[in-house]
Amino acid sequence: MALGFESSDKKLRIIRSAAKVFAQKGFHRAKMEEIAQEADVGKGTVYEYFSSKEQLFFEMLQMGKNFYHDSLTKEVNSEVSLQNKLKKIAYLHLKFIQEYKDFGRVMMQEFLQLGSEMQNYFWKAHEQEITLLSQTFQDGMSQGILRPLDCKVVAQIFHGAVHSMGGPMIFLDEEPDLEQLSTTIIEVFFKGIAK
Amino acid sequence: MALGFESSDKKLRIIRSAAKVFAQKGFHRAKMEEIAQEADVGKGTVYEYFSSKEQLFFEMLQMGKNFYHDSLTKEVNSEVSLQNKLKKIAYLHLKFIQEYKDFGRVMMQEFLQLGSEMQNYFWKAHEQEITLLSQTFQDGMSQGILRPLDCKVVAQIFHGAVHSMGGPMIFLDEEPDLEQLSTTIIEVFFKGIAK
Amino acid sequence: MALGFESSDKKLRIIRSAAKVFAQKGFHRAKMEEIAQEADVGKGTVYEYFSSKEQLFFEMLQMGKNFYHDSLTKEVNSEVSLQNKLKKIAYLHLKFIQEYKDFGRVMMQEFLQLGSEMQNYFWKAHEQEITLLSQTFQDGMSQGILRPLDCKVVAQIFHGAVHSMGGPMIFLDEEPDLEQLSTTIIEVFFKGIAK
Amino acid sequence: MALGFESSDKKLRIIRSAAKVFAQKGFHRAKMEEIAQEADVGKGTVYEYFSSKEQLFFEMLQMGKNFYHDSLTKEVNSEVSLQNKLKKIAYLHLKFIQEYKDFGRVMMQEFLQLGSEMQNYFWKAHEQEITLLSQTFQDGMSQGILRPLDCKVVAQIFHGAVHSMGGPMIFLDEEPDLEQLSTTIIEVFFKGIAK
DNA sequence: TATGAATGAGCTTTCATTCAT
DNA sequence: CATGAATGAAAGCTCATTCAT
Repeated sequence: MALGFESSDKKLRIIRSAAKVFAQKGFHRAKMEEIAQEADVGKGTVYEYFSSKEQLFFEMLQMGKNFYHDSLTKEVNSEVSLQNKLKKIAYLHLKFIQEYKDFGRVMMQEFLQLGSEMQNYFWKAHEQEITLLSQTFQDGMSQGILRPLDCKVVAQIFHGAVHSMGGPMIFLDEEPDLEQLSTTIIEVFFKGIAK
Repeated sequence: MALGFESSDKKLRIIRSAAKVFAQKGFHRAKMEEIAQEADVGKGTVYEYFSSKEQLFFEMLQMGKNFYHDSLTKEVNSEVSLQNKLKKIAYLHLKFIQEYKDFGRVMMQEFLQLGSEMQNYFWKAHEQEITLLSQTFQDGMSQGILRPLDCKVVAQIFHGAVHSMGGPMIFLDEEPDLEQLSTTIIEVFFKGIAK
Repeated sequence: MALGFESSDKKLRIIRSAAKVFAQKGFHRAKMEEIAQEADVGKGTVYEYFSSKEQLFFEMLQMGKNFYHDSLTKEVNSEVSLQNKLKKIAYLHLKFIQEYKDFGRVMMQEFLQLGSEMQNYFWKAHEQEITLLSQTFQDGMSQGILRPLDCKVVAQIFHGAVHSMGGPMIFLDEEPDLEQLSTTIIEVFFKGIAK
Repeated sequence: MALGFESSDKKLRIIRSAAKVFAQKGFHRAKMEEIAQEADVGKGTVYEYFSSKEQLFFEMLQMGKNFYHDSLTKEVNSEVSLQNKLKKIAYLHLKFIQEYKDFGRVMMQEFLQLGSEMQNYFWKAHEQEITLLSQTFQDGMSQGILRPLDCKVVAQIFHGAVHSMGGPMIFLDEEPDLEQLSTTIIEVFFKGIAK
């Protein structure tokens, strides 16, 4: 697995290894030694690049988040129809989860382990994401495409709806057809379930 | 906090205490000693009732899950309109999260700590829940109230949409008006966001 | 070796063991594990009684110091002639060093390892000792037995003179006749070396 | 601080740096890296000149000792009166301590950290010093200036008396008038304290 | 049944030392 | 000669679990 970014640089090798091991074992069960071995470096070397286990965990999450965030932002700023844009966002989100399952698992369930300062960092990042979505919906309403609704709530519903598909993918190893899945989500989301 | 179930029985006292301590510290940082103290029993006594820390954690989650599940099932089997039923489900879910914040936090983010056997148990429980919802939607479609859609996906979307509201409540201490919030969710869910 | 106080109490066993191991290896080379083994308890048990290695070191020194201090004080308050009193003090000091060589070694050379707070504690104790001696000399001057001199400096000279004999005993395993040695010291100290 | 010997030579720079760092932190807390930095050389360079941390420590102490020893020997071989000679020795000893406080601290309390072979080296050096003093006293006795006493014991008492003044200077930062202090010491030492 | 003193496996982190450049 | 990135042995401390009482 690991995070797309290929590189021979040692720091990156360690982060990739960390992603893998943290994903398999969770924060506390993961041993620095195993991370080091996986990265094919000595235990001490890890500490040359990261001051502590927590710091390594943090930077690993950060890198993944940035990677995801960048592709999201690019999509939001693209010039396609609202519906296509949202569909693409849903697709990318699920694609990311499918591709980086291990990372997703950690991100979803382990960041409570971080000190509250770092937790805060990621909640702010999440808020930003919601805001980004929010504005997209706001645009839709201004243009008269969407009904007038509480943008932020809508954004949160959207995010939750998409994100909730990740659970079975991650934990039950389901591999749904993402193209079709995102189409359905958008369908439901735009037209509702009522006849 | 603790989980509604009042009892003077020692085992329950320990579970309640466990819920409190696990919620505050997470699985790994929680100490058996603190749980014992909080329950006002000796450390050894905990092991009379639970074979290990993990087992205690598991049973604690299980009890919370059952508590939640029962109220959900009751609602699903009630004889109100589909829309009101779903609204009530959303409301109950959010109410549960609001009431048992600490428990919710653990449930959402710590169960990865469990061995995969026990993790499995909860995923099955979650699947059951989704199936329960699924059937509700299926009924709606059979009755011609809802458009024909993939029931399971709809159920998942619904669950995800509702559940996603829990994050800010748990982690940012937001206390939204649940009555209104569930109304909005249902609104969006039935009619869609498109004009 | 160990410190006179016989006891089957576990805390004391650990302190005695600590005295032995710290003496042989010095503070940093001493391993908690070895101390535990020597005391015939588990590693964790040591931490039941002492919060840290440093704390154990501190309490060990403290106990030795008290043991020594008590016998010194008793002598100072006895009703013998000044000369005999000082001779007894010298004798006791050297006797203590001879008997508890290992402890003496640590006390003389390792307490720098302590945090400054604890270092302070022992310097104050040492000052007290000097003050105690000082008063004895003051009495002698008041009674006209001694020449008028700076009491504190005299006390320090006396202490240093006696104490300096400890080096060879501790580090070169010399075992001089303490009776005679203390007689000589007092002799020199009272009458001077000049003809 | 550092030890008087000015030089631009790299080895000396390292020793001077070592003296500083060892003095501040003690043997075990001192890091080779910090010593290297302070000497403005690379970490590996230190190992070009010294085979190990212990060796560096040893050579550093050795240099300090020689520096002290030389000035002492010069004084012992000078042609002044016995009393003045001893006074000068006391004065030089205390002066050295006052000037090189940090070094004194290490010398007094850290050399236990050395392997026993190196410890031995310094005890022999100390014995030499005592012997040197011993001979001075022997001369005094031969000349009929001093009472017939055990020379070695007298030398040890003298050394201890003088040295004991160092404690407060080093650890309590006292800065006594050394001229007066050494006069008092000699006074007491020659005439005794008795009336 | 209830207890808590005792235990020791297991983990993070440090830092002297090496060696390729 | 000089360097500093890389290393891994070593040690303090924690805490789930046991068991004698």
